[in-house]
Amino acid sequence: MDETSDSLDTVRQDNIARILEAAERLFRHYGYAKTNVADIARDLGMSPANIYRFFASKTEIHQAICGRMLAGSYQQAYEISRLPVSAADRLRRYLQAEHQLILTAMLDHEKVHEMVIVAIERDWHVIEKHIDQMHELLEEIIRQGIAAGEFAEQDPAAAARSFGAATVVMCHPQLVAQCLSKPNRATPDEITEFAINALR
Amino acid sequence: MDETSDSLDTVRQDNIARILEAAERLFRHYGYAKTNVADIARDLGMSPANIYRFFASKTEIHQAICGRMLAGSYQQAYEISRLPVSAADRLRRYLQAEHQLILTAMLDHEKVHEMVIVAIERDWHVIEKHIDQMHELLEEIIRQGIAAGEFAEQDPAAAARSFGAATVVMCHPQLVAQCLSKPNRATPDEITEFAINALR
DNA sequence: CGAATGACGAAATTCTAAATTCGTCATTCG
DNA sequence: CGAATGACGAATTTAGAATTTCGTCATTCG
Repeated sequence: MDETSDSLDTVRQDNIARILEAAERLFRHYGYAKTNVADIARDLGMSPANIYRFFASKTEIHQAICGRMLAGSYQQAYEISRLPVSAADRLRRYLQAEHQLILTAMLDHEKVHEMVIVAIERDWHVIEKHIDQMHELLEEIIRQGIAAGEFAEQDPAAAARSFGAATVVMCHPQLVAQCLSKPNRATPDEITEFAINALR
Repeated sequence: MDETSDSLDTVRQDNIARILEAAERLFRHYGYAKTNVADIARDLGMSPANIYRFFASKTEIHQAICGRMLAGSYQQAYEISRLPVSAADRLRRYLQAEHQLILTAMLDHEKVHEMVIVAIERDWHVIEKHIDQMHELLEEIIRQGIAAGEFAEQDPAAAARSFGAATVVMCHPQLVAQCLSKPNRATPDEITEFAINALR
């Protein structure tokens, strides 16, 4: 019985993964709005109705894909946060990586950008959860930086929130898009050093 | 002849002012999109065609009104920048006033918010010019702060740009709207102190 | 008996024709 | 002669019909 319910779960997870894979590929190619569940089902050789055994709505698929993307971003950030370098350097790399991720996602595949924008406007929960996770990561780096004497004594949680707010121009897709070709703005490097300086 | 051309200019300026006054009142009441130039003309007892002797397009009226609003914001900021208090205090008041302005504009008259959002998406030039002016103001305050020994030795222009970028969450209408009811974000006060700290 | 489906109503989207609105220009008015 | 206007074409917006898409459910299939 254990084996049975396990394999059922496995099969279920597998179907979910296959659906997400196909959906993400189609969304990337045709855009979110122009891909319908019939397209996804056809791509997988199943009926549209069957999709709804695994996802309650098309929006839920969208949210799941956004969740995966954000998880990738978090994964990257997590690894950087564990690097054996100074706290300041980890913050530098964190911002650089995050910013780079957004830039390539926007320039390489324009459709992805569209998905994230929609997500920010609609799927608040996934985004909020991601921001919370990122704050946790920042908090830990800052705490270690304080312990190492790199940063001034301060509340790490509040500092992490402020650091996130101060660098939002580098991490918020809409803002990054708006500021891309503006000459009179601070460069990513300037902002990075400015925010790190605020912690000292 | 001087008198003639002067009075012509005066009359012209007067007409422009009257048009802007009427347009702003109607935009505030009915919203930008739902107000047409015929409405503005009727409100002033003139023909729609006459409006076009003073403005090349409806968009130009919109831009002019935005320009006036931003000029008001600049005026306020300019006065704060001249206050006989420490540079840090002037920056605090500057941010507080700017943020408050956006909050009241958004909550009191929702239509104004709509206009600014449209302006940010379309009328890039007015907005860019305003940002440049604000940067100049910040630069001067920071320069004085450096001279007074309040802030560390640094390039005031770069510092002003960074300060602006770091506090964008408090000054950018779209962001302010998005972050309004989010509990897990840095408070205006936290962000303010964080940004000022970065200058020391 | 559970996995899968075709058929179907509700909701959203697209399309198109009618109606506004923008902006121009020849003409009138003072 | 310049200020102002009514009339008009081009461009945009709106309303509502037609179509597509979403999501459900009774039924079939293995």
